[in-house]
Amino acid sequence: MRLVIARCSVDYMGRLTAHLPMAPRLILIKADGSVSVHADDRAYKPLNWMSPPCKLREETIDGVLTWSVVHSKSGEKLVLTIEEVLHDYSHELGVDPGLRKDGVEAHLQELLAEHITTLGDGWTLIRREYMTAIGPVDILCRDELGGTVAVEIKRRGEIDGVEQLTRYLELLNRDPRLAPVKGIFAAQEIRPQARVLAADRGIDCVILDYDALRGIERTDTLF
Amino acid sequence: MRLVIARCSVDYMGRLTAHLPMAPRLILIKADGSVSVHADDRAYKPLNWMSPPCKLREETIDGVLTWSVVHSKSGEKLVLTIEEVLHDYSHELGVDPGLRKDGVEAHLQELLAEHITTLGDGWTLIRREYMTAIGPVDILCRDELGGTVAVEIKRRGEIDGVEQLTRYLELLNRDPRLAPVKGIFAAQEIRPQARVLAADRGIDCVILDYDALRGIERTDTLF
DNA sequence: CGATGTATGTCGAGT
DNA sequence: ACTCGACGTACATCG
Repeated sequence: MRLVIARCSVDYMGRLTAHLPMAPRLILIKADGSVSVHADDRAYKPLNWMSPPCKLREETIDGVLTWSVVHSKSGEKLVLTIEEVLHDYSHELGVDPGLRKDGVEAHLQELLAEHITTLGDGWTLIRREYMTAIGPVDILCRDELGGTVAVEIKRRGEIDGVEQLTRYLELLNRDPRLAPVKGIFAAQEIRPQARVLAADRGIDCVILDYDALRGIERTDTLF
Repeated sequence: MRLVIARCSVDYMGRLTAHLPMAPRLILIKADGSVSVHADDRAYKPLNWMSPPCKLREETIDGVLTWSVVHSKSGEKLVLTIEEVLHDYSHELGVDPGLRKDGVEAHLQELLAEHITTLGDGWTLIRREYMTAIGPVDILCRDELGGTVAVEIKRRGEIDGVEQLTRYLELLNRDPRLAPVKGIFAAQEIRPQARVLAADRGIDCVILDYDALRGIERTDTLF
Protein backbone atom coordinates (compact mmCIF):
# COMPACT_ATOMS: atom_id res chain seq x y z
CA MET A 1 0.00 0.00 0.00
CA ARG A 2 1.46 3.34 -1.07
CA LEU A 3 -0.11 6.65 -0.08
CA VAL A 4 0.81 9.70 -2.08
CA ILE A 5 -0.58 13.17 -1.63
CA ALA A 6 0.22 15.29 -4.64
CA ARG A 7 -0.96 18.15 -6.81
CA CYS A 8 -1.99 16.34 -9.97
CA SER A 9 -4.25 16.40 -12.99
CA VAL A 10 -5.85 13.19 -14.21
CA ASP A 11 -7.13 11.90 -17.53
CA TYR A 12 -9.10 8.70 -17.96
CA MET A 13 -9.67 7.17 -21.36
CA GLY A 14 -11.69 3.99 -21.19
CA ARG A 15 -15.36 3.17 -20.86
CA LEU A 16 -15.76 6.93 -20.88
CA THR A 17 -13.48 9.93 -21.18
CA ALA A 18 -12.93 12.09 -18.11
CA HIS A 19 -10.62 14.85 -16.96
CA LEU A 20 -9.64 16.25 -13.58
CA PRO A 21 -7.90 19.63 -13.46
CA MET A 22 -4.76 20.15 -11.37
CA ALA A 23 -5.41 20.03 -7.61
CA PRO A 24 -4.04 18.37 -4.48
CA ARG A 25 -5.39 14.83 -4.05
CA LEU A 26 -4.69 11.47 -2.43
CA ILE A 27 -3.34 8.79 -4.75
CA LEU A 28 -3.78 5.31 -3.32
CA ILE A 29 -1.77 2.46 -4.82
CA LYS A 30 -2.66 -0.97 -3.50
CA ALA A 31 -0.65 -4.17 -3.58
CA ASP A 32 -3.11 -5.68 -6.09
CA GLY A 33 -1.97 -2.97 -8.55
CA SER A 34 -5.10 -0.85 -8.35
CA VAL A 35 -4.74 2.93 -8.36
CA SER A 36 -7.36 5.35 -7.09
CA VAL A 37 -7.43 9.13 -6.88
CA HIS A 38 -9.38 10.57 -3.95
CA ALA A 39 -10.64 14.03 -3.10
CA ASP A 40 -11.52 14.96 0.48
CA ASP A 41 -15.19 14.05 0.02
CA ARG A 42 -17.55 11.69 -1.87
CA ALA A 43 -17.42 9.05 0.89
CA TYR A 44 -15.25 6.13 -0.18
CA LYS A 45 -15.62 6.55 -3.93
CA PRO A 46 -12.55 7.86 -5.73
CA LEU A 47 -12.75 10.63 -8.33
CA ASN A 48 -10.93 8.35 -10.72
CA TRP A 49 -9.39 4.90 -10.54
CA MET A 50 -8.06 1.85 -12.33
CA SER A 51 -8.96 -1.66 -11.24
CA PRO A 52 -6.58 -4.60 -11.33
CA PRO A 53 -5.09 -6.17 -13.29
CA CYS A 54 -3.21 -3.09 -14.45
CA LYS A 55 0.30 -1.73 -14.69
CA LEU A 56 1.69 1.57 -13.39
CA ARG A 57 4.57 3.20 -15.23
CA GLU A 58 6.32 6.29 -13.81
CA GLU A 59 8.17 8.47 -16.28
CA THR A 60 9.39 12.03 -16.67
CA ILE A 61 8.48 13.67 -19.97
CA ASP A 62 10.01 17.12 -20.58
CA GLY A 63 10.65 17.43 -16.86
CA VAL A 64 7.04 16.59 -15.97
CA LEU A 65 6.41 13.57 -13.76
CA THR A 66 3.75 11.34 -15.32
CA TRP A 67 2.15 8.14 -14.05
CA SER A 68 0.42 6.00 -16.65
CA VAL A 69 -1.82 3.18 -15.50
CA VAL A 70 -2.96 0.81 -18.23
CA HIS A 71 -5.50 -1.95 -17.72
CA SER A 72 -3.94 -5.23 -18.79
CA LYS A 73 -7.02 -6.58 -20.56
CA SER A 74 -9.17 -3.73 -21.82
CA GLY A 75 -6.40 -1.21 -22.55
CA GLU A 76 -8.24 1.46 -20.54
CA LYS A 77 -5.80 4.15 -19.51
CA LEU A 78 -5.42 6.49 -16.55
CA VAL A 79 -2.80 9.23 -16.82
CA LEU A 80 -1.72 11.27 -13.80
CA THR A 81 0.35 14.38 -14.33
CA ILE A 82 2.12 15.12 -11.05
CA GLU A 83 3.10 18.71 -10.36
CA GLU A 84 4.23 18.37 -6.76
CA VAL A 85 4.49 15.47 -4.33
CA LEU A 86 3.42 16.55 -0.84
CA HIS A 87 3.61 13.22 0.98
CA ASP A 88 4.71 9.74 0.01
CA TYR A 89 4.46 6.79 2.37
CA SER A 90 4.48 3.03 1.81
CA HIS A 91 3.47 0.26 4.17
CA GLU A 92 3.15 -3.51 3.78
CA LEU A 93 -0.19 -4.68 5.15
CA GLY A 94 -0.15 -8.35 4.16
CA VAL A 95 -3.20 -10.38 3.21
CA ASP A 96 -6.38 -9.42 5.04
CA PRO A 97 -8.15 -12.16 7.04
CA GLY A 98 -11.38 -11.03 5.40
CA LEU A 99 -14.91 -10.04 6.24
CA ARG A 100 -17.66 -12.07 7.87
CA LYS A 101 -21.15 -10.98 6.94
CA ASP A 102 -24.53 -11.75 8.45
CA GLY A 103 -28.04 -10.97 7.50
CA VAL A 104 -28.33 -10.93 3.75
CA GLU A 105 -30.86 -12.43 1.42
CA ALA A 106 -29.41 -15.95 1.64
CA HIS A 107 -30.08 -15.92 5.37
CA LEU A 108 -33.63 -14.67 4.88
CA GLN A 109 -34.24 -17.55 2.47
CA GLU A 110 -32.81 -20.06 4.94
CA LEU A 111 -34.90 -18.72 7.79
CA LEU A 112 -38.12 -18.62 5.79
CA ALA A 113 -37.53 -22.16 4.48
CA GLU A 114 -37.05 -23.41 8.04
CA HIS A 115 -40.16 -21.59 9.20
CA ILE A 116 -42.35 -21.93 6.15
CA THR A 117 -45.47 -21.83 8.33
CA THR A 118 -44.78 -18.13 8.66
CA LEU A 119 -46.61 -17.97 5.33
CA GLY A 120 -49.58 -19.99 6.61
CA ASP A 121 -50.56 -22.80 8.95
CA GLY A 122 -50.16 -26.22 7.41
CA TRP A 123 -47.78 -25.01 4.68
CA THR A 124 -44.93 -27.35 3.78
CA LEU A 125 -41.61 -26.86 2.05
CA ILE A 126 -40.99 -28.64 -1.27
CA ARG A 127 -37.49 -27.27 -1.60
CA ARG A 128 -35.19 -24.24 -1.58
CA GLU A 129 -33.53 -23.16 -4.84
CA TYR A 130 -35.97 -25.19 -6.95
CA MET A 131 -34.28 -25.34 -10.34
CA THR A 132 -35.97 -24.22 -13.55
CA ALA A 133 -34.67 -23.67 -17.07
CA ILE A 134 -34.19 -19.95 -16.39
CA GLY A 135 -32.77 -20.24 -12.87
CA PRO A 136 -33.61 -21.34 -9.34
CA VAL A 137 -36.86 -20.32 -7.63
CA ASP A 138 -36.01 -19.23 -4.07
CA ILE A 139 -38.61 -21.40 -2.39
CA LEU A 140 -41.20 -23.84 -3.73
CA CYS A 141 -43.78 -24.99 -1.20
CA ARG A 142 -47.37 -26.21 -0.74
CA ASP A 143 -50.16 -24.34 0.97
CA GLU A 144 -52.59 -25.92 3.44
CA LEU A 145 -54.72 -27.23 0.52
CA GLY A 146 -51.76 -28.82 -1.26
CA GLY A 147 -51.53 -26.11 -3.94
CA THR A 148 -48.06 -25.25 -5.25
CA VAL A 149 -46.60 -21.87 -4.31
CA ALA A 150 -43.43 -20.23 -5.66
CA VAL A 151 -41.81 -17.67 -3.34
CA GLU A 152 -39.38 -15.01 -4.52
CA ILE A 153 -37.41 -13.43 -1.68
CA LYS A 154 -35.74 -10.04 -1.79
CA ARG A 155 -34.37 -7.72 0.83
CA ARG A 156 -36.13 -4.85 -0.92
CA GLY A 157 -39.01 -5.71 -3.21
CA GLU A 158 -38.93 -3.78 -6.47
CA ILE A 159 -40.46 -4.13 -9.91
CA ASP A 160 -37.75 -6.33 -11.38
CA GLY A 161 -38.26 -8.86 -8.59
CA VAL A 162 -41.93 -9.14 -9.57
CA GLU A 163 -40.90 -9.58 -13.21
CA GLN A 164 -38.50 -12.33 -12.21
CA LEU A 165 -41.17 -14.19 -10.23
CA THR A 166 -43.60 -13.75 -13.15
CA ARG A 167 -41.16 -15.48 -15.48
CA TYR A 168 -40.74 -18.35 -13.02
CA LEU A 169 -44.51 -18.72 -12.61
CA GLU A 170 -45.04 -18.79 -16.36
CA LEU A 171 -42.55 -21.64 -16.62
CA LEU A 172 -43.70 -23.56 -13.55
CA ASN A 173 -47.30 -23.43 -14.73
CA ARG A 174 -46.30 -25.35 -17.86
CA ASP A 175 -45.47 -28.33 -15.62
CA PRO A 176 -48.74 -30.29 -15.21
CA ARG A 177 -47.45 -31.90 -12.00
CA LEU A 178 -47.15 -28.48 -10.37
CA ALA A 179 -49.82 -26.32 -12.05
CA PRO A 180 -51.56 -24.27 -10.96
CA VAL A 181 -48.72 -22.47 -9.19
CA LYS A 182 -49.39 -19.37 -7.09
CA GLY A 183 -46.76 -16.68 -6.51
CA ILE A 184 -45.67 -14.96 -3.33
CA PHE A 185 -43.34 -11.97 -3.35
CA ALA A 186 -41.64 -11.78 0.04
CA ALA A 187 -39.37 -8.97 1.19
CA GLN A 188 -38.45 -6.91 4.22
CA GLU A 189 -39.85 -3.91 2.39
CA ILE A 190 -41.94 -3.71 -0.78
CA ARG A 191 -42.09 -0.62 -3.00
CA PRO A 192 -45.61 0.64 -3.80
CA GLN A 193 -45.10 0.21 -7.55
CA ALA A 194 -43.88 -3.34 -7.11
CA ARG A 195 -46.92 -4.02 -4.95
CA VAL A 196 -49.23 -2.69 -7.67
CA LEU A 197 -47.56 -4.75 -10.39
CA ALA A 198 -47.69 -7.86 -8.19
CA ALA A 199 -51.41 -7.35 -7.54
CA ASP A 200 -51.98 -6.95 -11.29
CA ARG A 201 -50.24 -10.28 -11.86
CA GLY A 202 -52.18 -12.04 -9.10
CA ILE A 203 -49.09 -12.32 -6.91
CA ASP A 204 -49.42 -11.97 -3.14
CA CYS A 205 -47.01 -9.77 -1.20
CA VAL A 206 -45.62 -10.70 2.21
CA ILE A 207 -43.46 -8.52 4.43
CA LEU A 208 -40.72 -10.50 6.16
CA ASP A 209 -39.69 -9.49 9.65
CA TYR A 210 -36.02 -10.46 9.73
CA ASP A 211 -35.59 -9.91 13.44
CA ALA A 212 -38.70 -11.93 14.23
CA LEU A 213 -37.59 -14.83 12.01
CA ARG A 214 -34.16 -14.71 13.56
CA GLY A 215 -35.83 -14.50 16.95
CA ILE A 216 -37.63 -17.83 16.44
CA GLU A 217 -34.23 -19.29 15.64
CA ARG A 218 -32.48 -17.95 18.71
CA THR A 219 -34.99 -18.14 21.53
CA ASP A 220 -32.75 -20.75 23.14
CA THR A 221 -29.48 -18.88 22.72
CA LEU A 222 -30.36 -15.42 23.98
CA PHE A 223 -27.59 -13.50 25.72
CA MET B 1 -8.02 14.04 5.02
CA ARG B 2 -6.46 11.85 7.66
CA LEU B 3 -4.57 8.67 6.83
CA VAL B 4 -4.06 6.15 9.60
CA ILE B 5 -2.42 2.78 9.27
CA ALA B 6 -3.21 0.65 12.29
CA ARG B 7 -3.77 -2.85 13.55
CA CYS B 8 -7.48 -2.86 14.17
CA SER B 9 -10.59 -4.98 14.32
CA VAL B 10 -13.87 -3.65 12.98
CA ASP B 11 -17.54 -4.25 13.69
CA TYR B 12 -20.38 -2.90 11.60
CA MET B 13 -23.93 -2.94 12.83
CA GLY B 14 -26.37 -1.49 10.34
CA ARG B 15 -28.08 -2.78 7.25
CA LEU B 16 -26.16 -5.95 8.02
CA THR B 17 -23.84 -7.14 10.74
CA ALA B 18 -20.20 -7.69 9.86
CA HIS B 19 -16.93 -8.30 11.64
CA LEU B 20 -13.29 -7.92 10.66
CA PRO B 21 -10.68 -9.64 12.84
CA MET B 22 -7.58 -7.78 14.05
CA ALA B 23 -5.13 -6.95 11.24
CA PRO B 24 -3.14 -4.01 9.90
CA ARG B 25 -5.26 -1.80 7.63
CA LEU B 26 -5.59 1.70 6.22
CA ILE B 27 -8.18 3.90 7.87
CA LEU B 28 -9.18 6.83 5.68
CA ILE B 29 -10.99 9.75 7.27
CA LYS B 30 -12.21 12.40 4.84
CA ALA B 31 -13.18 16.00 5.47
CA ASP B 32 -16.82 15.14 4.69
CA GLY B 33 -16.76 12.93 7.80
CA SER B 34 -16.73 9.61 5.97
CA VAL B 35 -14.58 6.80 7.33
CA SER B 36 -13.37 3.83 5.32
CA VAL B 37 -11.23 0.83 6.21
CA HIS B 38 -9.07 -0.53 3.39
CA ALA B 39 -7.10 -3.72 2.92
CA ASP B 40 -4.30 -3.87 0.38
CA ASP B 41 -6.58 -5.23 -2.35
CA ARG B 42 -10.19 -5.12 -3.64
CA ALA B 43 -9.50 -2.18 -5.96
CA TYR B 44 -11.00 0.97 -4.50
CA LYS B 45 -13.69 -0.67 -2.39
CA PRO B 46 -13.13 -0.57 1.35
CA LEU B 47 -13.66 -3.61 3.55
CA ASN B 48 -15.96 -1.50 5.67
CA TRP B 49 -17.02 2.11 5.77
CA MET B 50 -19.42 4.77 7.01
CA SER B 51 -20.86 7.38 4.67
CA PRO B 52 -21.54 10.97 5.65
CA PRO B 53 -23.26 12.42 7.51
CA CYS B 54 -21.71 10.64 10.45
CA LYS B 55 -19.76 11.38 13.60
CA LEU B 56 -16.47 9.88 14.78
CA ARG B 57 -15.81 9.60 18.50
CA GLU B 58 -12.42 8.49 19.83
CA GLU B 59 -12.32 7.04 23.31
CA THR B 60 -10.23 4.76 25.45
CA ILE B 61 -12.17 2.02 27.23
CA ASP B 62 -10.19 -0.07 29.70
CA GLY B 63 -6.99 1.08 28.04
CA VAL B 64 -8.21 0.08 24.59
CA LEU B 65 -8.43 2.77 21.92
CA THR B 66 -11.85 2.67 20.25
CA TRP B 67 -13.25 4.72 17.38
CA SER B 68 -17.02 4.73 17.05
CA VAL B 69 -18.56 6.11 13.90
CA VAL B 70 -22.32 6.61 14.04
CA HIS B 71 -24.44 7.59 11.06
CA SER B 72 -26.37 10.73 11.96
CA LYS B 73 -29.64 9.67 10.33
CA SER B 74 -29.91 5.88 10.36
CA GLY B 75 -27.98 5.16 13.55
CA GLU B 76 -25.81 2.61 11.76
CA LYS B 77 -22.60 2.06 13.68
CA LEU B 78 -19.01 1.25 12.80
CA VAL B 79 -16.69 0.41 15.69
CA LEU B 80 -12.93 0.22 15.24
CA THR B 81 -10.84 -1.29 17.98
CA ILE B 82 -7.30 0.00 17.54
CA GLU B 83 -4.47 -2.12 18.87
CA GLU B 84 -1.51 -0.22 17.43
CA VAL B 85 -1.16 2.90 15.31
CA LEU B 86 1.59 2.45 12.71
CA HIS B 87 1.24 5.73 10.83
CA ASP B 88 -0.90 8.81 11.24
CA TYR B 89 -0.83 11.69 8.80
CA SER B 90 -3.25 14.53 8.08
CA HIS B 91 -3.36 16.89 5.14
CA GLU B 92 -5.78 19.61 4.04
CA LEU B 93 -6.76 19.14 0.41
CA GLY B 94 -9.43 21.78 -0.02
CA VAL B 95 -12.44 21.52 -2.30
CA ASP B 96 -11.85 19.56 -5.48
CA PRO B 97 -12.57 21.31 -8.80
CA GLY B 98 -14.45 18.18 -9.86
CA LEU B 99 -14.73 15.71 -12.69
CA ARG B 100 -15.77 16.28 -16.31
CA LYS B 101 -17.30 13.24 -18.02
CA ASP B 102 -18.18 12.32 -21.59
CA GLY B 103 -20.07 9.48 -23.16
CA VAL B 104 -23.13 8.29 -21.25
CA GLU B 105 -26.59 7.08 -22.22
CA ALA B 106 -28.17 10.52 -22.61
CA HIS B 107 -25.60 11.24 -25.29
CA LEU B 108 -26.34 7.96 -27.08
CA GLN B 109 -30.02 8.87 -27.19
CA GLU B 110 -29.24 12.33 -28.55
CA LEU B 111 -26.96 10.92 -31.22
CA LEU B 112 -29.38 8.21 -32.34
CA ALA B 113 -32.27 10.71 -32.48
CA GLU B 114 -30.18 12.98 -34.68
CA HIS B 115 -29.18 10.09 -36.92
CA ILE B 116 -32.35 8.01 -36.83
CA THR B 117 -31.61 6.67 -40.32
CA THR B 118 -28.97 4.54 -38.60
CA LEU B 119 -31.96 2.26 -37.91
CA GLY B 120 -33.05 2.24 -41.56
CA ASP B 121 -33.22 4.38 -44.70
CA GLY B 122 -36.29 6.61 -44.81
CA TRP B 123 -36.90 6.37 -41.05
CA THR B 124 -38.11 9.56 -39.36
CA LEU B 125 -38.12 10.76 -35.76
CA ILE B 126 -41.47 11.39 -34.07
CA ARG B 127 -39.87 12.52 -30.81
CA ARG B 128 -37.40 11.81 -28.07
CA GLU B 129 -38.70 11.04 -24.53
CA TYR B 130 -42.22 10.32 -25.80
CA MET B 131 -44.34 10.44 -22.66
CA THR B 132 -46.60 7.58 -21.60
CA ALA B 133 -48.52 6.90 -18.38
CA ILE B 134 -45.69 4.77 -17.03
CA GLY B 135 -42.80 6.92 -18.18
CA PRO B 136 -41.04 8.30 -21.26
CA VAL B 137 -40.12 6.07 -24.22
CA ASP B 138 -36.55 6.92 -25.27
CA ILE B 139 -37.35 7.38 -28.97
CA LEU B 140 -40.57 7.09 -30.96
CA CYS B 141 -40.12 7.06 -34.74
CA ARG B 142 -41.57 5.82 -38.04
CA ASP B 143 -40.02 3.26 -40.33
CA GLU B 144 -39.83 3.64 -44.13
CA LEU B 145 -43.43 2.32 -44.45
CA GLY B 146 -44.80 4.77 -41.88
CA GLY B 147 -45.15 2.17 -39.12
CA THR B 148 -44.60 3.32 -35.55
CA VAL B 149 -41.46 2.10 -33.76
CA ALA B 150 -40.57 2.49 -30.08
CA VAL B 151 -36.85 2.41 -29.31
CA GLU B 152 -35.43 1.65 -25.88
CA ILE B 153 -31.80 2.67 -25.52
CA LYS B 154 -29.38 1.25 -23.00
CA ARG B 155 -25.63 1.26 -22.71
CA ARG B 156 -25.77 -2.43 -21.84
CA GLY B 157 -28.87 -4.35 -22.88
CA GLU B 158 -30.13 -6.67 -20.16
CA ILE B 159 -33.35 -8.47 -19.39
CA ASP B 160 -34.97 -5.69 -17.41
CA GLY B 161 -34.54 -3.33 -20.37
CA VAL B 162 -36.55 -5.73 -22.52
CA GLU B 163 -39.21 -5.91 -19.81
CA GLN B 164 -39.36 -2.13 -19.69
CA LEU B 165 -39.78 -1.87 -23.48
CA THR B 166 -42.44 -4.60 -23.35
CA ARG B 167 -44.46 -2.55 -20.87
CA TYR B 168 -44.19 0.53 -23.09
CA LEU B 169 -45.23 -1.43 -26.19
CA GLU B 170 -48.25 -2.89 -24.40
CA LEU B 171 -49.35 0.63 -23.54
CA LEU B 172 -48.55 2.27 -26.89
CA ASN B 173 -50.44 -0.45 -28.76
CA ARG B 174 -53.61 0.56 -26.93
CA ASP B 175 -53.45 3.92 -28.77
CA PRO B 176 -55.26 3.42 -32.11
CA ARG B 177 -53.41 6.37 -33.66
CA LEU B 178 -50.08 4.61 -33.10
CA ALA B 179 -50.88 0.86 -33.23
CA PRO B 180 -49.36 -1.35 -34.36
CA VAL B 181 -46.13 -0.30 -32.67
CA LYS B 182 -42.94 -2.32 -33.21
CA GLY B 183 -40.14 -2.39 -30.65
CA ILE B 184 -36.40 -1.96 -31.07
CA PHE B 185 -33.98 -2.65 -28.25
CA ALA B 186 -30.81 -0.66 -28.96
CA ALA B 187 -27.60 -0.88 -26.94
CA GLN B 188 -23.85 -0.84 -27.28
CA GLU B 189 -23.89 -4.43 -26.09
CA ILE B 190 -26.77 -6.86 -25.62
CA ARG B 191 -26.68 -9.81 -23.22
CA PRO B 192 -27.58 -13.19 -24.73
CA GLN B 193 -30.50 -13.72 -22.35
CA ALA B 194 -31.86 -10.28 -23.14
CA ARG B 195 -31.55 -11.09 -26.83
CA VAL B 196 -33.49 -14.34 -26.40
CA LEU B 197 -36.24 -12.64 -24.41
CA ALA B 198 -36.48 -9.85 -26.99
CA ALA B 199 -36.79 -12.37 -29.84
CA ASP B 200 -39.53 -14.16 -27.91
CA ARG B 201 -41.42 -10.86 -27.59
CA GLY B 202 -40.96 -9.97 -31.28
CA ILE B 203 -38.58 -7.13 -30.42
CA ASP B 204 -35.64 -6.41 -32.74
CA CYS B 205 -32.18 -5.86 -31.31
CA VAL B 206 -29.76 -3.28 -32.65
CA ILE B 207 -26.14 -2.79 -31.59
CA LEU B 208 -25.18 0.88 -31.38
CA ASP B 209 -21.65 1.87 -32.32
CA TYR B 210 -21.02 4.88 -30.08
CA ASP B 211 -17.75 5.84 -31.74
CA ALA B 212 -19.31 5.62 -35.22
CA LEU B 213 -22.32 7.74 -34.17
CA ARG B 214 -19.99 10.26 -32.57
CA GLY B 215 -17.83 10.08 -35.70
CA ILE B 216 -20.71 11.21 -37.93
CA GLU B 217 -21.05 14.13 -35.57
CA ARG B 218 -17.39 15.14 -35.55
CA THR B 219 -16.05 14.55 -39.06
CA ASP B 220 -15.43 18.29 -39.33
CA THR B 221 -13.71 18.77 -36.00
CA LEU B 222 -11.03 16.09 -36.00
CA PHE B 223 -7.76 16.97 -34.30
C1' DC C 1 -39.80 12.71 -0.06
C1' DG C 2 -40.36 8.54 -2.97
C1' DA C 3 -39.70 6.46 -7.58
C1' DT C 4 -36.71 5.58 -11.44
C1' DG C 5 -32.65 4.63 -14.14
C1' DT C 6 -27.54 4.87 -14.54
C1' DA C 7 -22.92 3.37 -13.06
C1' DT C 8 -15.81 3.49 -15.55
C1' DG C 9 -20.84 0.41 -10.83
C1' DT C 10 -18.12 -3.75 -7.85
C1' DC C 11 -18.37 -8.36 -6.29
C1' DG C 12 -19.10 -13.21 -5.96
C1' DA C 13 -21.21 -17.53 -7.52
C1' DG C 14 -22.40 -20.65 -10.90
C1' DT C 15 -21.79 -22.62 -15.63
C1' DA D 1 -13.87 -17.03 -19.28
C1' DC D 2 -18.44 -15.44 -19.27
C1' DT D 3 -23.00 -14.65 -17.46
C1' DC D 4 -26.01 -13.41 -13.96
C1' DG D 5 -27.90 -11.53 -9.80
C1' DA D 6 -27.01 -9.10 -5.27
C1' DC D 7 -25.31 -5.12 -3.13
C1' DG D 8 -24.74 -1.87 3.56
C1' DT D 9 -25.17 -0.92 -3.96
C1' DA D 10 -24.49 4.82 -4.41
C1' DC D 11 -26.13 8.61 -7.03
C1' DA D 12 -28.68 11.97 -9.87
C1' DT D 13 -32.95 13.28 -11.70
C1' DC D 14 -37.55 14.00 -11.77
C1' DG D 15 -42.40 14.12 -10.05
